[in-house]
Amino acid sequence: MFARLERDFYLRNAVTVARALLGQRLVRVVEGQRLAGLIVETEAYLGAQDAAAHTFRGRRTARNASMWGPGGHAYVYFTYGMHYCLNVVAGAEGVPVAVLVRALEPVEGLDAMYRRRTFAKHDTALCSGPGKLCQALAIDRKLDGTDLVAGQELFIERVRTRALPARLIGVGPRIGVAYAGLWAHKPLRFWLRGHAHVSRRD
DNA sequence: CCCGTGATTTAT
DNA sequence: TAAATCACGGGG
Repeated sequence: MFARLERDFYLRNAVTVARALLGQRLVRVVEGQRLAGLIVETEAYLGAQDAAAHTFRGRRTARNASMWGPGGHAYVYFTYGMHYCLNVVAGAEGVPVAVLVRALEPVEGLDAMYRRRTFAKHDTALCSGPGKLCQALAIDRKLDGTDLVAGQELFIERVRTRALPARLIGVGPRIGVAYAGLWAHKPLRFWLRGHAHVSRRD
């Protein structure tokens, strides 16, 4: 029904990939069930130059190794002692850039999502944040490095081919990176304007 | 506003 | 070896 995004989609700069991911469908297969959501909010992280990126100044560690690989793989990290966050690696091998997936509109497997998201009372609380969507879709460090083009547990399906009209995309500073000086203010967060499932209202 | 929570990073 | 940090989420 829906074809996956192919390798070439990911082998581009992080801003282009961050914008093009909006409206596409993230799919997680767990215990034989499909859990899926449309991507409605992303952030681009631009590698060695970017003070907010885990690869700032060329840092290369066990944690961020996936960011150094070729585009089209997952980079999943653990933070604040309890949350996971999912990134889509972009660019060529050796170019450590990625796109943080910040929010989804859940569309398949909401029953299973509610079971994992104990506190959620409404659909808008299931996947409206990077930690929330990882909890809802059972994404943790075991999925770090997953090939989104070839793997069977986590992938992205093409919903739209044409670029969205620019007026439908909100653009602004990234969330939670106030420590990053100049880079805290760069317009590297992208979302579907007015969408109920973004992590913060416009 | 505040706090939980622990891996990772940075300072000593 | 020790201390600080953190691309967050939930409660008040």
